[in-house]
Amino acid sequence: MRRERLIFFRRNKMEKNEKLAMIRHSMAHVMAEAVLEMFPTAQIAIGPSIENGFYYDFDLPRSLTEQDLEEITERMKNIIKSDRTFKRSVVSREEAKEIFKDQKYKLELIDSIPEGEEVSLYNQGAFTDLCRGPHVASTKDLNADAFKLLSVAGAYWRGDEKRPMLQRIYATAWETPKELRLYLDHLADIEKRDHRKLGKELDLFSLHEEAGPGLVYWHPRGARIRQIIEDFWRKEHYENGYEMVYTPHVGKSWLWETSGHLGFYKDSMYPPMEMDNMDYYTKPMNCPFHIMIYKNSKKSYRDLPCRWAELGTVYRYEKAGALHGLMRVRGFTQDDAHLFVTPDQMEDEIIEVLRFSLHMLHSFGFNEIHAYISTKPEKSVGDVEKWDAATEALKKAVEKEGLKYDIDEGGGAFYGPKIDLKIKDAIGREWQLSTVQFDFNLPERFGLTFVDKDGVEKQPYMIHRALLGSIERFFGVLLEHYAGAFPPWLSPEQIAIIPVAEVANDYAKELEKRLKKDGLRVVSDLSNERMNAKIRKAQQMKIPYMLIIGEKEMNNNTVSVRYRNGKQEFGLSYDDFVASVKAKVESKEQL
RNA sequence: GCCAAAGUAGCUCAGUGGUAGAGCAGCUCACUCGUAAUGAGCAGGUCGCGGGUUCAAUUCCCAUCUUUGGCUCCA
Repeated sequence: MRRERLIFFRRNKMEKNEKLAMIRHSMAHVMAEAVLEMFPTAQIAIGPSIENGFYYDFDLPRSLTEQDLEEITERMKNIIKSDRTFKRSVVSREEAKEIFKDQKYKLELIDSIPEGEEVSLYNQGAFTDLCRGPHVASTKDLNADAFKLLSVAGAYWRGDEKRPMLQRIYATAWETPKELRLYLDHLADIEKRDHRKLGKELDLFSLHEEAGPGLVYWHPRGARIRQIIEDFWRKEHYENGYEMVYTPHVGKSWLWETSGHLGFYKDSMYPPMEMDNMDYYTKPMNCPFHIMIYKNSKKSYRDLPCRWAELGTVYRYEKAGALHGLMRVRGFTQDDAHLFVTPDQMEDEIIEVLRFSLHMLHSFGFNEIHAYISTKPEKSVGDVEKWDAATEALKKAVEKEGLKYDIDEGGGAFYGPKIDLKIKDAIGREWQLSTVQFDFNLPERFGLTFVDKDGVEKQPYMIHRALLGSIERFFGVLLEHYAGAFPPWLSPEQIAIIPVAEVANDYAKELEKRLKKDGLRVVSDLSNERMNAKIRKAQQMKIPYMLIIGEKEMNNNTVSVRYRNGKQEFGLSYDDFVASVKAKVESKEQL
């Protein structure tokens, strides 16, 4: 019964998506018509429907402004209201070329339509577009109040940076104004959760253009959260069979020549520092360093698996336009580990890494997880058998954990297959965090070996893995996931003590001392402010517990608690309060 | 890197061809307060950096750095 309903619901959802795609694509045509009204010489490129809306690319005599978007919107509304039908017609290539003889991008598109496929046009009113369709029947199927032009952006023709830069207008479109409003609310929510904004408001971190873009400064409150994350991370790693290592931040070019990074990756590395006629590079990855440790002594099969973890800070020269808050930076700390394993151990190790990954992600409150397996690309190193065995191990592990997964055929790196895990955050956005990658390249290049039972030297499998990705990015994701209201175990300050008036200051200090001794993170606000102002401040810093204390609490030796969500409790004993906070911290639950 | 927009006090932002203004934050003083902002006063800026035009530039122009939105969605 339920199953049937589910299927029905799914079918409905699919139909809805198709309908929306039709609406959006039709809207794109309407927008193109409006733009052509304003700029008769405009060259039009393509205008597909996309997630949540549509866009259209134009080559225009001048750049668009905000005012232009308003005018285009008005013109679109008029077009929609004039009730034009979308008429489909099929023409020959020659006819199509004649119709679009002034539209160079369309001409190029016509030439790219495979032989044997028909060339169709859609026409509404004065506007005809080369288009595969489908479209709604008429503009009256579009709602003039259910779309919004969002932004203008540059976009290369066909996504190729060597081709002309076009102006792309992004828009969102829905069936009803209500759906539009919900979507706009969602966008506002995203803005409110923006980690760059929260980072400033909660005094967690900063970036300084004058000191180097894309490099992160962790403030005391942010550093505290980071330290909690790292402490937890280390403890879990020791418990799960890893050893910690530390490696240098720079290394001679020999390392990067051998690893191949200087060949493939040079543009993303910080330029070399010359010393004693030798080039040194800051590290863009930790792998070669861990390999040096491996190579330091002859390894027996008895030594494997080696599981070596490091919170390794690396530097990569990301393109200027790619930098984004904490999500894309130039210096970051990978929660890296490398596993050197025998072929026999590979499968169990992968299963274990995946299990461990999920455990870590769950601990931080991410419960919806999707796996993506990427397989062998055209160009690759390593034997086919190795690729097959490794890919099989990845699949087995994912299946064993009961994860939903997609396969990206040919999407692996040239050096090995991988699994990426993406989590869904509190408002449904996906973020890639964990990655587990085989590497058939580095063991070869560095000549890694181990002596097997039969006394023969063999090559170990090498696995790179990062569970959180980078600490910076992970922190950004966490911040947006919780909208800054961290669960007590991660809160930089768990408790704010707020005396009602100065008389309670001594009691506040005493409480602070006791709570700190009990292992909790506390601040007391002894400033000359009013109680209400102090509460407001603590509330804005999203501190989960506030202890409001005055004469009553002092005389009865109790505390009154105000929770971040506004709930209040009066006259709690100290011990009861501490026990309840500790229980929350222990369980890692949100308040 | 490319297209577009932006850069003014610690933060959020206003403003002008005649060298700047608000709110919050900060500091000082008074108030000693019971669950989201007590009041008054003070202080704070080479208007991103460099050049040009001008009697005069924060304002106009050029260059540069940085930030933001994009540059993956394929007729």
